[in-house]
Amino acid sequence: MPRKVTIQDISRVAGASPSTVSRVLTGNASVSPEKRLAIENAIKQLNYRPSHIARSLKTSTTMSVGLLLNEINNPFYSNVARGVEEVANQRGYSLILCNTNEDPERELQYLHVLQDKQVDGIILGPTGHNVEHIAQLAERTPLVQIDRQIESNKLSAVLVDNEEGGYQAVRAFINKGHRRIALFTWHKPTIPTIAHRRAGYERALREANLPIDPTLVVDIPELTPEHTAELTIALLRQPDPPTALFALNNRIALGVISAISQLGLKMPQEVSLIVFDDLDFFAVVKPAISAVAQPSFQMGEEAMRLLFRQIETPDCPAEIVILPTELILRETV
Amino acid sequence: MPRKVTIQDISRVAGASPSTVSRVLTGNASVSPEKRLAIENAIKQLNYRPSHIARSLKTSTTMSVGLLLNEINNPFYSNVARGVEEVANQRGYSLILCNTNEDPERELQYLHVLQDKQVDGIILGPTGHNVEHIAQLAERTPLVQIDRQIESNKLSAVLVDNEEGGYQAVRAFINKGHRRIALFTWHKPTIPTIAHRRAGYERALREANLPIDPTLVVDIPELTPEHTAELTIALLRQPDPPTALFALNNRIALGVISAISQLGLKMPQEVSLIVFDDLDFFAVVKPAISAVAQPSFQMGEEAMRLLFRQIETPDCPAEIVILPTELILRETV
DNA sequence: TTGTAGGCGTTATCAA
DNA sequence: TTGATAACGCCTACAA
Repeated sequence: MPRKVTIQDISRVAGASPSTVSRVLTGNASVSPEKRLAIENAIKQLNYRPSHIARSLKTSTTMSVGLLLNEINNPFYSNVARGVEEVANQRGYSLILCNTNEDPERELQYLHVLQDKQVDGIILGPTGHNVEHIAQLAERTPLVQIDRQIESNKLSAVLVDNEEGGYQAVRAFINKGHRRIALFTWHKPTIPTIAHRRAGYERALREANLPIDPTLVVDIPELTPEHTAELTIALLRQPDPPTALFALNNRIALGVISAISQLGLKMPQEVSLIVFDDLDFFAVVKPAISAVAQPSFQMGEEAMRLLFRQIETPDCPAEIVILPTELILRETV
Repeated sequence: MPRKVTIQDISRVAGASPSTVSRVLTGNASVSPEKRLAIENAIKQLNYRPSHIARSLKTSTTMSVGLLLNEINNPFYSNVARGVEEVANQRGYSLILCNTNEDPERELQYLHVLQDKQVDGIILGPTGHNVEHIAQLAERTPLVQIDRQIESNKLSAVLVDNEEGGYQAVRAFINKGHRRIALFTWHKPTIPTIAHRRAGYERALREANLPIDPTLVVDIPELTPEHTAELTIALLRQPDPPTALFALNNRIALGVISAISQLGLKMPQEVSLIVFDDLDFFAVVKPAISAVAQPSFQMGEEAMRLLFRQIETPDCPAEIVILPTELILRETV
């Protein structure tokens, strides 16, 4: 097994000092054409690649950023990840992927790892916990929140207008004449997105002078399709069932759709449905499912751009970007 | 901005030499209880965290592995990623996420980055190119292929029995009396999975003494839903259309399902459908879509376990793990 | 423009 | 059990 080739080897072969080799590597200082050529040849010849680690130790910059997400296997987040990756890659940065599963302890653990590995920045879809730790961390390393913003802090964030998205969806229902509109929400008080979507729901009802009926909001503790479907079926079998259903995220939608299928209900004739967060399949299935689309890919891109701004300019003020949602009315409403 | 606290600071505060501090950090050597206590206190007091970079430079091990995938935003790959992450995290490893978009150049570029960052191992969903480079790389760093195996090499891999999966699906069609079974495949000669699935299709037909009709195989150049739907519609409008459709991956399925919806065809009365690769939504939608399920999460777990074995034992022989698929017959066949 | 020397924060070797 | 000392591979004053 050949020993790793280092800058010393290049120096020897090219007949130049290590510093000169380093100079052509980094490219900031000036080097005579002959030396440069000799060095470049030696590099090619020995198939030399600079050690990123040694470089990092010296410069204390790693060209990598942490990407901390709740569930990478949720299409929403995996599209965010794609967006982040796209712009990170363009600038030669790499991503350290961390998945929390909504587990605060795991989030904290990963936050430590990222700190230990001295990432140049962090993109964080927060669980909603570890608030103080995150605030402190952000003082030392650039950090931008994505999807959810911890209420108490004023760190940079890329969000979506959840309240307005929720409002528009319910507004669409009301315009179609619906009066009993059910809300399927996730019982997680630490997650602001859900709360904002729900606030939009309530605003639309209030504006239309409709009562906010607590029996129409289903607060789901655990997001399995089975569990959600069960609760949905129970609601739909009540004496005066809702005519419109609003599922607050794509995981909830799974259960709600399952319930509708099981009951054999026709959409939109017997129930209407809008899902917060659009999925590819919603557009091709019959009937095509209406959704509040979030620009997930762009959120990722924007978050990474924001992070770069923070990395590049030391005391960059925090920025909060709020992207619009798009209500896509298809065949279920 | 406080300077980073190092092992020197701990050494000073605890009244021990840096080497002793290092000893309690790594935990292999023996240290007297008093010193250990003093050091541990100092560590807590100064909130010290060892520099992973410095450690890596010294030990030339980074506790991170590269995860090189074709499209992280495809549910199949994002579930693989979750599986990989799960077992990597258990052992304190972190993941460098690389997305190729099926682009060989990008794959090569990322391979270089991973090498430069001296990852301890690589999990690779290969594009099918860069064959020699990968073979060479694998001599120096542990590497396991996932989902697809480059034909010419004998490196470790975690795969699925694509041929058998394809066979079973078509077999199910035949058992239901179908005679004209269309295949929707992706025109990418470098991808073995697709080829094997197709081989399974052909085996089932041959076995049932059915002709392999080239007009029934649709070779899709570009996997947009629109394009695929167009080709599907064209096929279904022919004089003697197929009665069963087999989509060879979830992206193709999108277009095929779109076509069926557009044509208003009833499943399974008017056409049957099986998709290779199962998605959450297939189970809840009406009619529920039949699929050949791949154990994507487990593939990720297994790949990471395999990689660990390679990392730990120097001359570990290559292992090839082939996981079974599961044919899930729902309502579309 | 070039080279020498020192250090980034650890760990490992060697004596004591 | 402990402490000097020397790397790991690179970058960067500083001096020439």
